[in-house]
Amino acid sequence: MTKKPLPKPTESELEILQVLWQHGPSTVRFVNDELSRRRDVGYTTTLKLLQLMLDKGLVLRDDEARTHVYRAGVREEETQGLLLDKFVDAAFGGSAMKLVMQALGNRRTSREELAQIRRLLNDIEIQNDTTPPATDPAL
Amino acid sequence: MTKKPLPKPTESELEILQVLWQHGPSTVRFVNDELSRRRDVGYTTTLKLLQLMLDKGLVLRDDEARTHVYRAGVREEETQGLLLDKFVDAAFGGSAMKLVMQALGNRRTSREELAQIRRLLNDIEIQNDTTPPATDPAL
DNA sequence: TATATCGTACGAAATAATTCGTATAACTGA
DNA sequence: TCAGTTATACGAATTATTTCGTACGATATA
Repeated sequence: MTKKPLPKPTESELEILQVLWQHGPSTVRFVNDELSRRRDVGYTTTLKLLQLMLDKGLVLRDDEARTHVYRAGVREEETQGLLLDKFVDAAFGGSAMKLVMQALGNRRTSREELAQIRRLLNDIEIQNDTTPPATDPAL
Repeated sequence: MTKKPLPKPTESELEILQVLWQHGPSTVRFVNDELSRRRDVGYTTTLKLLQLMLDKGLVLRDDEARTHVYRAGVREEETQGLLLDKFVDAAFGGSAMKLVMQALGNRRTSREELAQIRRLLNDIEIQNDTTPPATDPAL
C-alpha cells in the first residue's frame, strides 16, 4: 500500500479546485463557465487541465454518463495548509507571524472578524497552558 | 515619466530576494553560497537569475568593480504584500480571514507572539472606532 | 436519417521558468 | 610571464505549465 505524496497544485489547478470546493461536483462545461467569469479560457484547455489533474489525483471523476462529472480529490483545508507552509517559507522566510501581521495590518478587518480571532487566540492560549512549552523535538 | 509595474517575482527569484533582504548587498558568489545551503544549485544558474532580475528591475547592481554587487530593487514589505494578495486570492478564494485562522490554528504560536497579535488587534480596533464602519464604497 | 451540436481524447505548439555549458576577460601568485 | 582561479556574458537545452487544434463518437432535432 503506497502512500500519496499529492503534488502541489499549480496556479491554474488551484483555480479549478476553488470551483469544485465551492460548487461541488461539476461538469467540464460548468467549471469552464466559472473560470470564464474571471478570464478568457478555452473549453478544451479546461478539459485538458482536469484530465491532467485526474492523473495526479487532484480530482476524481464519475464517467458513467457521457458527460463526465469531476469532484475535488483533495480537501480544501488540507491543501490550503500545504500551500500556506510553502508560501510562508518562500515569501516570509518561514515566519508565519510576519505573514499574519502583514495580513491583518494591511487590510480592513471587521469587528466581528477581530472578535473571531480573539476567540481563537484564547483557545490557543489555553492549549499553551495545558500543554507546556514543547519547543524541542526531544519531547 | 513612466510608472513601474514591477513583475511578481518567481519562486527562485524570491529565494534570491530573501538573501538580499536578509544580508544586504551581496556578490553572486555569496548569494549562490547561501542558496546552496538549502539546495543544489550551480553558480552560473544563480548568476543568470540575477541578470534576469536586473532586467526586470527586481535587483540593482553596482558593477564598478570586476565583481559585481547586487542589492534588492524592491522592498520587502511591499513585495510580501503584493504576493500575499495574490496568494489569498489564489489559495483562499480572497478570504484573508481564512488564511489568518489557518496560519494561527495549525502551528505552535508562542505566548509572546500571541501577545504581539493582541496588541495589533487592539490597534486595529481603535482604528475601527475612530474611523466608523466604511464597508460601502458609497461613503 | 442527415446535419448541427456537444462531449472526450490526445498530440503538440506556445510560454514560462530553470539550469547549465562554453567563451572569454581580469586577477593572483609562483 | 604563465598557469590556475574567478568573474561575467550569453546561447541554448531542459523542464514545467498552459493553451489549443483536430479527430471522432454520441446525442439532439429538423
